[in-house]
Amino acid sequence: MLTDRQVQVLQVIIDEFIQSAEPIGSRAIAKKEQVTFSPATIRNEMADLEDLGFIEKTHTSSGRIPSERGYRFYVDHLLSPTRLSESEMTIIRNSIRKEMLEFERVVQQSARVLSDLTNYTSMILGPEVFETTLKQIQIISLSEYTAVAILVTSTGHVEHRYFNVPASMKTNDLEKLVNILNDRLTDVPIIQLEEKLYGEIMVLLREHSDDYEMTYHYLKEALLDKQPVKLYMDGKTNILMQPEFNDVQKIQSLYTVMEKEDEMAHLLRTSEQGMKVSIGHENQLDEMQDCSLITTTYSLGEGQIGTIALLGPTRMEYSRVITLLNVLSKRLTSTFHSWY
Amino acid sequence: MLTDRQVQVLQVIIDEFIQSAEPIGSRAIAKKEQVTFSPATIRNEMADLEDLGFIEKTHTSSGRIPSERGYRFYVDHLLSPTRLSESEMTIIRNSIRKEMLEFERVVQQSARVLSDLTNYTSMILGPEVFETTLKQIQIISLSEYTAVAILVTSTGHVEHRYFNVPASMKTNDLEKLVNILNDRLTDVPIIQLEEKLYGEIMVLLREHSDDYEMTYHYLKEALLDKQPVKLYMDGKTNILMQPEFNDVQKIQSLYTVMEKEDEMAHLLRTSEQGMKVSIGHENQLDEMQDCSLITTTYSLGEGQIGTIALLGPTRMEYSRVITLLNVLSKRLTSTFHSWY
DNA sequence: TGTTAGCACTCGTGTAAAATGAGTGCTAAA
DNA sequence: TTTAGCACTCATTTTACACGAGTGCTAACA
Repeated sequence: MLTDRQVQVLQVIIDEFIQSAEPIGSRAIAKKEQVTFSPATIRNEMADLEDLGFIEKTHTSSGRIPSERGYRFYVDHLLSPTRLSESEMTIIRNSIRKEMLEFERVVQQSARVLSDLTNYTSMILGPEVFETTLKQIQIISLSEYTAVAILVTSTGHVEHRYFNVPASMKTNDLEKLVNILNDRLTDVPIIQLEEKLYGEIMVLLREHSDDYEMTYHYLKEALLDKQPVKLYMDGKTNILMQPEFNDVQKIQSLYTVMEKEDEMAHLLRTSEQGMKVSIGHENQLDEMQDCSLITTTYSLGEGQIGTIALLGPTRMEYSRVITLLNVLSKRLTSTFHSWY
Repeated sequence: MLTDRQVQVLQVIIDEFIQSAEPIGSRAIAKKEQVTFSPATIRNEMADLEDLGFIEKTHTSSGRIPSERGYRFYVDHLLSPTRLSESEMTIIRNSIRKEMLEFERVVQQSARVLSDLTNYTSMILGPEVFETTLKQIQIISLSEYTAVAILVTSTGHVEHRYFNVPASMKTNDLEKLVNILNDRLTDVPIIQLEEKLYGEIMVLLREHSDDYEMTYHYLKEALLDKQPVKLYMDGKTNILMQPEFNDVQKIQSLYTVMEKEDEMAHLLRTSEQGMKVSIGHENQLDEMQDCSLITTTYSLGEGQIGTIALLGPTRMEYSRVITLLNVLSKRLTSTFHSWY
């Protein structure tokens, strides 16, 4: 277990390093007013902290920097609850307003605010469709062979998919089809669509359509082709301002993995609610081992949850970032809940 | 005017430099088999070419690199029409297939192919809505106070906008409204929507709705709020592989401007059809003065044109890139035309 | 008169040695 | 237990020097 003094030294080292990105020496620590003992004493404590794995040296005679274990301890035990400044709160209030009606815009704004206020890269993941039900289907024929199906869910989410129409199908048939679909599929949970489609619709189709096999085939493609959940990112360039990324190699490998939207989305997707901090090598992706990823969830009601996240160097302003994410998560949740 | 020999030397210098990114010396040029004269002669020619501003030195005793003027001459006069290799054509054919029905997917694939085949950054701009007409409007009420309007254009493009519904408006009224709108607005060019809305609809609204002022207001917002044209980019990290971008400063300034989607879109937006090459300082944006931007247009029929572009270092494989863009432009155009 | 060989000169690059200084670990005294 | 003192380490910066690719110029050559 760490002594109080060790904790104090560790705290100063991490706080300073987060601020300066440079190794901290014993003299610098001794200068801090909260610290009452001499550099020599501090050196002894630092040697112990290093043995315990909380800090490390960059070379034999350098000052110390926090190790990942040090950050972990810091995040777990040393974070004092921070409050956002009034001006920050104002920025948040002004940019995410309840009057906004579009999910997309709210989320984009939030990502913008997050990255602007932190100078890290922000990511927001939309919800996985769990219990949303289908509210309405429209099919609009575009040409003789193509049509577009428009789906509206109970949460107001709109999607459209293009599909081929069997040659045998007339406008008339299409209308019938839409009626059948709306009749049978309204208020059906999205997840059960396939089942319903196969069970009930198939039977009805057989009665009404000349070419039910093809119709079913195309319809299935249109309705069930799950599009990947969209990931909103902002402030991708912020990470370039961090001194730890003055190496083109690093930038390249990190950016390459960040461009893979599905991989990122998968990283953020979580079933558990609440905040999660991944420091350095705790991250699954090799390319992120110099980074920390902090995620938390927001709720859209009806059991749908999404994720907001910030990606920065391991030397992150954990305290501020965590409160900021908490505030934003609450705000998003309350905005979305007010919609339904 | 340049002598044949000067042109030949210039051509070798640019070809070699595009390939190696290193200054070319007189000896290296003399080694090329097409070149029959000695290094000393070449040095004389190079001195002249430098006086004329086509090439420059990086320092007093270095080999020569092309100047922007040199590239300009190269692009204007020295490009020999290239053919794509069979494997490249196969890749293009396989990734952009006529059976694809979604604009978005076709365009995304094209951007991917472009950046993959060139190792530069590709951008594709969707069409500005010119003569598209409205095909159908649907309004679906989401809650007591909100609804979503879904617009389908003659080209099959689907858009949806959320809007507030006046408290006085009942579901019944909403249906009437949709009928009126469909009746009056179908086949109306998007551009004339506002006019029509103000002229005819307003009058009808007054008869049918208790709260026509509010309805008109909200409706206008929903229908006329033009969303910016989407810009599809791919291969943003490719530029990091170019040796001219081994400087974090440069990367940062370029990436920062690339993140501004509207600025990029504005840069690509053009009224003229055909290919355009902007070399270095010919670019409007300061951040792009080490880059070349090559754009060309594609057509969607009905007077709509979009833009495809490639962004790379000034030391670009102009010849290959230009043929590639031409091929892709044709393919996109023919794909889209086959839809209508 | 155009072309080429020869040569002195320039300047970026790479390497090695020396100087600097921030910071440490250890010892011994307080 | 704490601290002052000191030798030691090592990244960084500076300086010097050698190397070599490439040039410009001059003079000789075809």
